[in-house]
Amino acid sequence: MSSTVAKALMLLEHFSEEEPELGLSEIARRSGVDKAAVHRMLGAMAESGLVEQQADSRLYRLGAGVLRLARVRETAFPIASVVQPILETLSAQTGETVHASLISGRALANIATCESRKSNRVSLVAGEVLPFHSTASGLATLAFADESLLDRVLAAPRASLTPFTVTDAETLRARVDAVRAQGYAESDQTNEEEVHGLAAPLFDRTGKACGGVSVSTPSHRMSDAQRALSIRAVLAAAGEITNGLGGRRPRSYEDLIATLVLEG
Amino acid sequence: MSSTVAKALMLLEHFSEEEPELGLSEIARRSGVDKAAVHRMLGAMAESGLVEQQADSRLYRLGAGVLRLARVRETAFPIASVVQPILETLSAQTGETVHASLISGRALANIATCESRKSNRVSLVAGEVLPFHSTASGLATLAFADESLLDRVLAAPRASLTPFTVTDAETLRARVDAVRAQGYAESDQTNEEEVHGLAAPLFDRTGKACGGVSVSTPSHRMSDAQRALSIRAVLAAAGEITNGLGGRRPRSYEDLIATLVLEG
DNA sequence: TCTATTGGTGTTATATTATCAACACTGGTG
DNA sequence: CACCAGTGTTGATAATATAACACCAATAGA
Repeated sequence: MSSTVAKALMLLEHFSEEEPELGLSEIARRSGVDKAAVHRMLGAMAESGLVEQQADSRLYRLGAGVLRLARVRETAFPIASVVQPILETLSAQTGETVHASLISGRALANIATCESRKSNRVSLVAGEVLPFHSTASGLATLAFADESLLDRVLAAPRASLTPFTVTDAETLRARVDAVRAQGYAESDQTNEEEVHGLAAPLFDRTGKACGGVSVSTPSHRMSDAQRALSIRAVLAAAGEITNGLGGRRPRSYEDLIATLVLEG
Repeated sequence: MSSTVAKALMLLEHFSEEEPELGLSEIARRSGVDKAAVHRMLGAMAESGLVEQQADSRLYRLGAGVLRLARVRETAFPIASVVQPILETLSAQTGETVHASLISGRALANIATCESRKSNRVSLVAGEVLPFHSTASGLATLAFADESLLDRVLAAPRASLTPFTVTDAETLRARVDAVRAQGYAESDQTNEEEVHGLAAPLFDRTGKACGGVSVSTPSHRMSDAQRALSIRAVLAAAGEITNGLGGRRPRSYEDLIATLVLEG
């Protein structure tokens, strides 16, 4: 919680697709950390190549070290390469923007996306950090992951991102229970206005959820037919990805969604 | 130097393509850090998803967070995607294994490779950290990067990796001077036995070197003809990559290699 | 059973870090 | 031109997180 390395790594969260370069003061302002502290932390991370500082503008950005680390991880445990083609199929089937994310510490990391080709579509920020409590992927993951994860999420503060965001612990627990009984998660405008999410969990080889795959639809376009189609497609895609990364669905989950597909 | 975040990030260096999962004691042993400290550091890094711990085996590995960070960096500053096709051409032209690397803190990070199709070839470890002083890419980078980089490298201790590795500061500085006068770097068995390296610098938009591209040939196969061919090819490839990532070669360097190509 | 690992946990002196202030520098504005 | 608001950076000190040590529980092998 109050460890310096955790605080330092928090700073990395502020770099995004839209703002890949940030100044020292800017980072300090957003993170609420003292300028001097930020300066030293960034300096330390620069030593390892995790960030790098532009020589002229003095702006900081993510460094070449993160590419190296990603290569090590990806060659040892290929997932992005496995997930991408499946997402493309899912996007084609549903006609909407889809993405896959994995548990990454106290949040979900968006690791692969495929955007809809429609002009009116949900656009995702690549490499975004997604909260568990406000996203369909997050609920799907929480419902089937190790129970300690839910406890940790409920213990931490939860931001209210839209008027529909559920932040109350008890309500959230009930929603997670519902997802667990249902086999998939549905959330409307809880993370972003006008965005509807439909997600299924991904399982690791121990049979615990390690992430989720999700279909993001503009809320106004969501219909019963689209819902039925998307649920079926996202469950199938999640199954393929689970297999592709060497995981396995627990028997109970297989049974749950089998009845669900028959009913649907 | 003695900051805790730097120490924590050092731990990440021990994960490699061959050993993607490591135990707590193992990491402590290799890094020379106390077990308790390693435990705390890994815990802190796990909060951000930089590493993750297998629930059953308790082994640690690089987490999904590094994939997310790499995506942010790569969508903002695409390099891997730019570099890869050029490397494939270079590998086809030279018939050997090639790779590109960027400055990453106090070392060079291998960010893209293309292996030769010959049965007898140099095989590179994906995402390896390459020392500046013992690799052709390192010398090429040092020769044309900001001078402060060379000073930092000379100030730090340098490992002797083969009987041919140059570790002495004065000799190394002379070698870097030679590379600067020559326009490219050549090194035989200084980083690994029986491996010959030939590298050209990559430049950022300020005209300083930010990395290198290199051809790795089995030493016994190296000939004058192969050398001439590889030098021409690697210089051309480095130029393409430099342009591709928005950099520019200084005028002086353009002139230098122009005469070189004419002579060759 | 006995031994040698493993991962993980306390506790306290110590060393690092947080905080605040001031610094030099830049670019824009009156 | 002086001014101002902004930047990145560097010291000083007080506060505190850390390092180091021994220790524990659990596992695996002989």
